[in-house]
Amino acid sequence: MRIPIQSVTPETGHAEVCGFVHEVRDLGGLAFFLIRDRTGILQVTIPKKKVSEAVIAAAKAVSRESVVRISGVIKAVEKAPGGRELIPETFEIISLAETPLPLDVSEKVSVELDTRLDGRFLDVRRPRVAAVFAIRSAAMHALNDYFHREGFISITTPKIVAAATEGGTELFPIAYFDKEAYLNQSPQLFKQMMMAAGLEKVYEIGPIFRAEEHNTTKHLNEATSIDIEVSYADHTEVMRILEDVLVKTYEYVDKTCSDHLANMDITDFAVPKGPFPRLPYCEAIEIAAKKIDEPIKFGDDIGSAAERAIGAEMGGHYFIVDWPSEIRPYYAMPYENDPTICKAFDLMHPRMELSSGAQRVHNHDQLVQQIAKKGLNPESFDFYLKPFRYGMPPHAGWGLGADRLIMTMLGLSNVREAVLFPRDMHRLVP
RNA sequence: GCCCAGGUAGUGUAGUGGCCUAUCAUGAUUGCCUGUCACGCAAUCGACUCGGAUUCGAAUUCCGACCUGGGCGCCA
Repeated sequence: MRIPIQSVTPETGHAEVCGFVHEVRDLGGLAFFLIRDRTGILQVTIPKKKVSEAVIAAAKAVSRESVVRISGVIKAVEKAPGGRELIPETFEIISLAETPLPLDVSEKVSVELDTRLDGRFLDVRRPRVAAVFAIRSAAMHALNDYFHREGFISITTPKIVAAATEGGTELFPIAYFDKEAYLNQSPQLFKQMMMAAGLEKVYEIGPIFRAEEHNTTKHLNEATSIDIEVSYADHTEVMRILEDVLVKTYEYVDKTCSDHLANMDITDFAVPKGPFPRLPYCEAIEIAAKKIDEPIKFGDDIGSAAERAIGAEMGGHYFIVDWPSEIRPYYAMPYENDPTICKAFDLMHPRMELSSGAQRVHNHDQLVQQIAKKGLNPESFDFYLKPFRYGMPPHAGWGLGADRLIMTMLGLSNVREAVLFPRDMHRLVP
């Protein structure tokens, strides 16, 4: 019976382990093989005079990163890594790895991201890379767990949609039998319809697709979005939920992922402290105007340089609130006393935007007006507007970028590092 | 889409007109070595993205294509 390498201790006695050949050091009469599985690394020591011919033959034939099954006696040896080593009785090569390898798993020489992504399966064999995805998994678990505890209903909305109803971003057209269809840019309209369905609190973690021809370290053409929508809530209530779930996700990673963080050499993992500052848009552009050369006025988008300047000033996570209505989508609720600004917000990390959300317009006629004001045709929104005519609770929600969450949490320099198989302008394979 | 920087052994690099039969590390192959842990030692192998131009001579200069990295724009 195979046992995980982590559970091999000096007291184990007899053990069978399976894994990849991490490194080979042949000293002549004595050879050391490091065997690696997901849980750790075990030294297999072969004193050539004391093991069978079959073991020696296999040890000679095997190459680095081959898959092997080895069984034998565990000896407590102080000078061995982990204080124990395995003396093999059997040494089976299950799957021989070709040589040379497309990239160095043992990290003796550095590898460029492009090469890593081309050989992603080998890249992920490196403990520091596997750690990213173990932590991502833990973070996703914490998010799901939070939403279930708080009474959210998990939903799945279509990724194939009929029309580019939301405006803004470019969509990927696809062939759908004899019809024109698109990959969905966001679950926005569907999660709002679920408020009319009476589900009250919903969330979805799923893919979104954007056909923007951007080429940056923080954009992807296929991303994972964490979306919620809550009935009878306003923007302040969903902001509270957002900072709460973010802090709890960090706490869970901090509590359960110490080994993975150590594998990534992260020694200063810090759980952010809520509540996060609420910075009105007007004040945000004032900070930016003082620090950067480009002029910035009410109604302008906050560009990358401004974003970084404000982030440096704020130091940690913060919200930008009270955005100009003209630069937010039609479904954002304007303030009653000043409709030039609206109940929309962005959650910012000092490095970039993580999330945006708002209280939504729930009145049908107001929504039709706002759609028209944005230069869009309300008639093409019929499937979306219909639920607003039969009783729509007031509601609010947000969408949070999962990939950027992991990127900023772990200090990754490129969002592609947080995604197993990233899709960008140039990469469609693997 | 625009701007900038690049493309040299499997991997990461040095080399800016002749000193290049192209550097170093890692790797691969073979041999030696009984406590390695970036093992050591010896030998061997392996590369100038593609096409055109300039030149007596091009990895190096120029033009085009393709590819990569970064920045910007765009991105409810």
